[in-house]
Amino acid sequence: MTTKDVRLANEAWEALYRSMMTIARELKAGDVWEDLLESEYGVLYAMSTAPAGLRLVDLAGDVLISQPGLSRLIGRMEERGLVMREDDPDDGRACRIRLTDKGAGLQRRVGAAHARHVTAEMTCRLDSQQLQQLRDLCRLMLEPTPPQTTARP
Amino acid sequence: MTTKDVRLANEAWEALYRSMMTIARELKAGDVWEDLLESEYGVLYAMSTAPAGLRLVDLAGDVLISQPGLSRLIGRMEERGLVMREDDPDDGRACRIRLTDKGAGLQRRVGAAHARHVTAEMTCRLDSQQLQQLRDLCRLMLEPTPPQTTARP
DNA sequence: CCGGAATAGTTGCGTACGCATGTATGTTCA
DNA sequence: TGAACATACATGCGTACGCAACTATTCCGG
Repeated sequence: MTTKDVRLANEAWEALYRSMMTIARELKAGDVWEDLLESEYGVLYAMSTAPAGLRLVDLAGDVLISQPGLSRLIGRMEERGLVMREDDPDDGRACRIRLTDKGAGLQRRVGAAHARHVTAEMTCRLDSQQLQQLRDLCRLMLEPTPPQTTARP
Repeated sequence: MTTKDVRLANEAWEALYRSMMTIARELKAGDVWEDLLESEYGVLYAMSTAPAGLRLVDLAGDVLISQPGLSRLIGRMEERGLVMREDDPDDGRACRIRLTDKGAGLQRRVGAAHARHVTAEMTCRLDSQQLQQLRDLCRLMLEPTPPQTTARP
């Protein structure tokens, strides 16, 4: 591993970090969220793709907070009538989360506005070809990496 | 703006978001931080590049928390002996933040370990050419965009 | 100069979060 | 079968955060 490689890897990471944070900040500032936290929208979005309902553990993979945090998050969303908890018929420990009509409607509204906002922020910075390159590179990074972990005890 | 463009922009954003979050989570889990919060390391890093000291407002651009949050963050770091506040000689309202020796040492230690970790996480996912492409694309996104803001009141 | 607007930073208060732990259910294997 | 372990979720508690309001200094037009 040469010094140059280390430098490049760190430059790439810093650029990735800053660009993502910059866009995220812009998006967050947008007037689109209707009293929804970022993680709350994450839940709505994840569930809009899973009409059968999801368990907390399944959601925990998508939403970037801890499991206890997610539990409370769902609790708040339940109080607001956005989701429902129901006992999992197959597993007495689990509960399935499902969108209410209100939650689904909110997801569609916010999701549509958000998508427009994303489009504006991305296309004003990169053209189609660059967007495609960026998407492909980032997807490459998301592929499961072989367990090349650094020396576990 | 075609449907295809909207789709591409949103796919690129989601990939950018997820890849950055995935790496960030890995890095955070690394045993490198010596009781330092992410934002605290951000402060140390920003200040390591500014030996003359920085004002809170200057830091606020780099660190991704609110200005009041930053004020308290600096307070905690001051209590731990990592930074010092001193009155700005040129502006009675401002204070300059400076690294203590302890803070500078910590920054070097954590920074070096973090850089190794970053290198490992990035190079196991992308090769040199891809890293370079990613860096360049992300830097492009960080360039100041012409004030193509969406209808300010 | 002087008064009002702008800027730099601090503080009160409410909230969402993470960690550690608790409770209940499921799984495994002697 | 039943005891030990694993899994799914909830809760107690401490903490860092954002927003709004505050104080202190500087800037600026008359």
